[in-house]
Amino acid sequence: MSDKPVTIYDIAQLVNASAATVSRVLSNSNYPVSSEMSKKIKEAAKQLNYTPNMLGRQLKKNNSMSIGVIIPSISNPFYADVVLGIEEIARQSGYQVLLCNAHQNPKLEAEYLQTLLEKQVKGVIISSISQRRGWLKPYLNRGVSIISIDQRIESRQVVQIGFDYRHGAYLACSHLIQRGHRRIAFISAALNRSSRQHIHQGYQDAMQEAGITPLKAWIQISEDCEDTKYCSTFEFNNGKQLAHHLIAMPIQERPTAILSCNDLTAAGAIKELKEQGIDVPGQMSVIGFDNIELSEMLTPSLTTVNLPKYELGTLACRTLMNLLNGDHVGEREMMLPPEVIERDSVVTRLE
Amino acid sequence: MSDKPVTIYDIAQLVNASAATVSRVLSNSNYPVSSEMSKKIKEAAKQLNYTPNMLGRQLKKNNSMSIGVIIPSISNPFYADVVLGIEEIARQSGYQVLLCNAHQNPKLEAEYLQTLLEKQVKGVIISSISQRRGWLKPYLNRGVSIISIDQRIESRQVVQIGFDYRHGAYLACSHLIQRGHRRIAFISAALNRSSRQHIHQGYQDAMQEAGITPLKAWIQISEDCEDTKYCSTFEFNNGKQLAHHLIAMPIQERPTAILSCNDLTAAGAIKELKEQGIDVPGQMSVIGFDNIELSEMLTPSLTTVNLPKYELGTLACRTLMNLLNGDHVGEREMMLPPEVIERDSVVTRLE
DNA sequence: CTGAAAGCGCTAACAG
DNA sequence: CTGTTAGCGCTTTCAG
Repeated sequence: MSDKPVTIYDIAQLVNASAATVSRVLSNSNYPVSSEMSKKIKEAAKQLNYTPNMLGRQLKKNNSMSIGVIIPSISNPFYADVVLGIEEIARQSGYQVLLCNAHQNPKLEAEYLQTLLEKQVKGVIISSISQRRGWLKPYLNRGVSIISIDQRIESRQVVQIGFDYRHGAYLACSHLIQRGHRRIAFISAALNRSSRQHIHQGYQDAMQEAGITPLKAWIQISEDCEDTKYCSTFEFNNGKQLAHHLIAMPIQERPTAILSCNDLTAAGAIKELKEQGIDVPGQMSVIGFDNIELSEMLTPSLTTVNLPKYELGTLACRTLMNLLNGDHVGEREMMLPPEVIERDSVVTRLE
Repeated sequence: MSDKPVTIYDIAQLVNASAATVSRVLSNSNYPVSSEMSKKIKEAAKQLNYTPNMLGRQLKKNNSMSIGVIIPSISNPFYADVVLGIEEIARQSGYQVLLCNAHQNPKLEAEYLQTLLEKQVKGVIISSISQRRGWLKPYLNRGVSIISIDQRIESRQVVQIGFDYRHGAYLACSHLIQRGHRRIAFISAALNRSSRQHIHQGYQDAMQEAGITPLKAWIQISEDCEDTKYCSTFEFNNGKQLAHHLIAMPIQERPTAILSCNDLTAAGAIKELKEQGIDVPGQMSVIGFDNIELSEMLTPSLTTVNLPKYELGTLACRTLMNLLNGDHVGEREMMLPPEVIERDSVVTRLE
């Protein structure tokens, strides 16, 4: 059934030309070939059902036309959007994306990076969770272009593209303050990622600016548990638990609003509050972070901070393409602006 | 900085051996090489920071060690889970996954398939939306192994792995009937996919078995609109709209329960019902389909039909690996069993 | 046990 | 405009 795959030599033979000429025609080289010959070759290719073997071309040209993407997990809707953006640009530029889910595991990250290099990718977009300084050094020295997205990496050599988490949290918290809230809680998973640290900072900044000193108990940050794999459910349950702590507080000290480090955690908090008979937003306002699609499906729909995730993907990929083309890349650090999206989970407090 | 990449020849030179010997050592061939030589070579490789060029190996061995995956969109959480399963098995088997988002576009599907073949994948896992019979024929004839997941394809030559949607819907509908519901609505996007057709069938079967003839108005199926790209929001809004039609019915005819073709649509329906002051599940029970993570985050949390998505991914990939190894693959059609997950959106009707 | 040589499919000088 | 030739990095006969 399936004979030997047809190569340019088969075509060359059929039309009495050399492989070189066939190659010139079929690889859209701008080398001059008579239009007559060209036509014959194209027809023969079609007739033989020729499919070029890119491995051959790529080996010769030393250019794999693929880029690598390493993210914590594609089942995180946040990254799904980013990847969509990356893939769109990559496809337009003729590149293939090699996607790797590193499951928050630094070892897997390194392993994947190695594999990608062996596959001859010239560029990698990575959202690394690894805190180990300089672990990318040896790879950079081999001439790979690396773009770090979302999570900041300690390195001056890689282009960094992310969101201004601090400012986003600042906006969110200010949003609450403007609406009359003063007892504002902050809930988050462990601050073991730069994004969460910055969100925390933005919260502190906004509070300080308003002259509010948050009570210790308003700041609920859960324990670091390295071993758990990421999943939405984890974040959600985390939110439930942290909200539970909050409502255990005496009513005079209890916050009237919650700023959450992400929408999933906010969703958990809302669920817990409702289960405990606390009206959202009537008795407690909640603001999220990320603006994943879930947020408008909740009841009440979630006021949150939008991060342009798809745009992060396109920008990262476009920047990488520029790097690969040797074009000059302007900034080594780019920040995409967050923005508060008003929905129904925040209410103005009259007092 | 980045000199010419180091090859086996560089290593051979360094240790006074031939490239052949180096290759035998570094590619873990079981060809006999003196342990002394072997050690020297390994050390030299490490010292030179050697990274094998897989393009060379793969061209020679005619084996790209990668598989293709074509899905509608990674931003559909359903597929995110499936892909996670595929990738896990692929990685374990040393394969790389080339992921392609076809955006419900048959043209893109074909284009991607072509690209994958050029990249020399020997196998493809595809969830094709294309209704065109036999479009895969020409590819199959070239000896590619194709596994169709989730959506059925009209072809006897491809292995099909999916869910028993009909049975799932039958279970869901029966679940409602057992709880005293008789006026049961079915809401769905256009039945332009085999999955939705089967769900519809399962609904009909369960109703018939219970001796209930559904009113026309209970069956709300939205218009086909080919051009809209898939996104969660679309399904959600669809649910809102269809639920809206339902509550416009005179109260005596109005259903007491809704079976939705997926969780997203169910979420939209619930939202609309609540906005219209109809209590869920008090006045209207809702059952979903898919069991995406969203379903337990809603209020009330959604009773739904679980589909083992991750397992679909692992099974599909394992089966593909077997095909590629030439091992015998048992069934040409496999169905994974759905199962009702009871949560809080369905209530027993006393009457 | 080791090496020389051929060649996977394709492209790019170079020569005609 | 076309063909010849060499070679990308690697594996694999086939001889030693």
